[in-house]
Amino acid sequence: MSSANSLAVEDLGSAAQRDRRKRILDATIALASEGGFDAVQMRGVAEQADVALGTLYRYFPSKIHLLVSALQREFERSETALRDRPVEGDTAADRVIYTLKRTTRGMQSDPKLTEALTRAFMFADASVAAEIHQVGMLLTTMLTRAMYPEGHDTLTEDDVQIARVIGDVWLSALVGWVTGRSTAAETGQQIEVAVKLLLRD
Amino acid sequence: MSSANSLAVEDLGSAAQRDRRKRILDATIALASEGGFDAVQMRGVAEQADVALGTLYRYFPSKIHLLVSALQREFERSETALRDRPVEGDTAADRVIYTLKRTTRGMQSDPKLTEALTRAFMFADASVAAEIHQVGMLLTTMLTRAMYPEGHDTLTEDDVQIARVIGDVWLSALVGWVTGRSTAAETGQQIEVAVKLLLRD
DNA sequence: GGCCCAACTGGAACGTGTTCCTATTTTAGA
DNA sequence: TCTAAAATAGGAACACGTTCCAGTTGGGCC
Repeated sequence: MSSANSLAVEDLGSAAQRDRRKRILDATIALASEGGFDAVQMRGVAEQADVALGTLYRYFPSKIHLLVSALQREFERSETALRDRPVEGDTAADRVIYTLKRTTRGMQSDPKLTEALTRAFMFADASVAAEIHQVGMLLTTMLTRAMYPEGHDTLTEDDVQIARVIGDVWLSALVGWVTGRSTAAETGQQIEVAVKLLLRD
Repeated sequence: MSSANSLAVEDLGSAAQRDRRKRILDATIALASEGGFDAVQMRGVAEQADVALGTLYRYFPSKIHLLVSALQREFERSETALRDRPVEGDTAADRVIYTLKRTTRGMQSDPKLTEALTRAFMFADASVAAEIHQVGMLLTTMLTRAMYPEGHDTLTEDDVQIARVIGDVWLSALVGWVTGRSTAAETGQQIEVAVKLLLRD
């Protein structure tokens, strides 16, 4: 730990370190947004973030870690942004569809960035398990909250499993869109079909 | 077309070309089976298949194409092997679960190979759309046949959509297993949950 | 058989992710 | 304030996917 009296789970280090980390992730997002996965080149990220290549690797041990961490930060942002906004819809299915379509639309508005982040996420191997798990938890949280907007404190195992299945379908649909196998409309359609099937009660 | 009287959709070329292609895919499978995605190195594949590097690239324009083509061949094999075997189960859900678990078990018995093929599949971009689409069709076919074993000739759009959703969940579960995020047991569990939810009638 | 063109070989070369090393700067603690 | 340790800068070096090229081979056609 950097400070002896910190109890935080995540130790983000000194202000300078937090700043470097932020600059690196900002550069990553900027480059990804411009040219997608291939345009995120480690030398370029280092240069744009004004750090040395070795420093970049000290903060993020691989390009995949870097991109998945960027995804995590973006996802956290949009998740908290969504948190205190009322979710439209009378049924759980409607609310989940609303939430997912909203999120999907957000991602589709920056296709290159989405391509970069999604491909990194899907390509990640076991060494990125921790970051991947974080993102998965965020997604599940987002979905269960859409299912039970008023703080349902007795989430059953079934609820979580359904949320996870929906998350899986959403990811697959997103991959299909990113790789050009399906259009934005089809992506929305797929999600709607799956959610309606899974949340019909 | 290489022969004037061939009506086959796929033109596989001369016997020598078919042989080279087979040797290349065999080498790919062998290397992947030993060491996974990273162990499939283009120079190594070329050497083991006894072709020049340039020839390898003439047959498969990238490592991803190569691995997805290998996946396609393996999948075709196991799909035809499954075709004339009776599928156990009284309900559609049971039969689909049986089919998927059987396939999953087969893949889990060769983890390195599965890791290589799955990661290539998920990393593929638009240029591999054709091969990816083939695999997707095979999967859907396999699933709809499990749903309707006795040649249901009126497959509705709904049936196909359900099959696709199940396929998506299966892929996500497989990715989770490959990346060490979930155990084999959890993978089976996830599939079972999803199928039961989607095929309860 | 001889010719021709496409395919193949062998290998050099290039780009980018990753590793490594040394000198310099910053930070934490006495 | 001074010192030791940690972090950073700057850049060379290496690995592997990919491209490219000059020379050779093989298969179809006259």
